[in-house]
Amino acid sequence: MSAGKQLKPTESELEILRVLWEKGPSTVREVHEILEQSKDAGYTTTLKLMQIMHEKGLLERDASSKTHIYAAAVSQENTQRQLLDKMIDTVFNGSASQLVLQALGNHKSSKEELEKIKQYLNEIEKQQRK
Amino acid sequence: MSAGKQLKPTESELEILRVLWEKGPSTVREVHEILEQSKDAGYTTTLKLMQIMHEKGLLERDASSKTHIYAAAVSQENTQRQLLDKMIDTVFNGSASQLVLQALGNHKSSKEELEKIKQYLNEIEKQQRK
DNA sequence: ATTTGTTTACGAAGATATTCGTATATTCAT
DNA sequence: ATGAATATACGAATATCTTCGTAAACAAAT
Repeated sequence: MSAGKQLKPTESELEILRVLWEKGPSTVREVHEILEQSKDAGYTTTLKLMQIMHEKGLLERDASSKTHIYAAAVSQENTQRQLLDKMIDTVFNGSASQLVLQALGNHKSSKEELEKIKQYLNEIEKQQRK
Repeated sequence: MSAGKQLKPTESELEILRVLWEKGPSTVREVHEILEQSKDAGYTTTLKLMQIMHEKGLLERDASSKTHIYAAAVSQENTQRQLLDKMIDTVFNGSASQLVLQALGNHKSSKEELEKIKQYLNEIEKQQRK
């Protein structure tokens, strides 16, 4: 179970991961109070989800005190890459640049962000010339 | 039902849409024979899915002859944008450029594609300067 | 006309994801 | 110690997605 590949989180699981990535290790109640702001589900629903995620290996928990502390067991970056790769594959027919054009076209990006992307492109091209 | 917003296709539905986007209007059997190559499911499974998609408004069909002809009722571009927007929102905290950097970093893109992206960036910056 | 093959229609089983009610345990204040 | 508040554990109801078995409709060939 330890070396297994990371499995794709569901929608609800992703919401919980986002809270934990942002806030760091937290109790069920803390997570639930954040989620409540944008959706309505009972406390035990959040609890159950986090228990399942723990079984799946998506979360770690410290059960030494009565109130358990949960933390993300998968990194945000890995998860982003996993989901992005899948989308490129299944939605954009494997073409990352097609996805990039769509993404840039439909969202305002700050000048700094655009500049960063351009620098990055230059680096890639420099590498390719070798 | 006609003016309703496009709803998100499921995984299986997306597979069918991809075939129809590529091949154009097709019969269930034609779609099924493509799908068979990469997954194994019975014919009636494909049929049922396409019937459901028709109910949902994802597919149109011509039932004038015995063998019905199905066609995508949603465009590839709209669907890509819809799914991409959702991913930016839920996975990349609303930052399109963060997604772009990830996408460029983990996939080989051809020189022409990279050039196209750079030109696109320049256009965006030119517009912003105004 | 009967058989054979292909199609759609329908219903329901199976799988997975989401939700919550209820029971039990623990802590803390009184 | 007792009661109130809060936690976890567990099981099950609900919803959604996927799959397929079976029946009925239709067409073509014999």
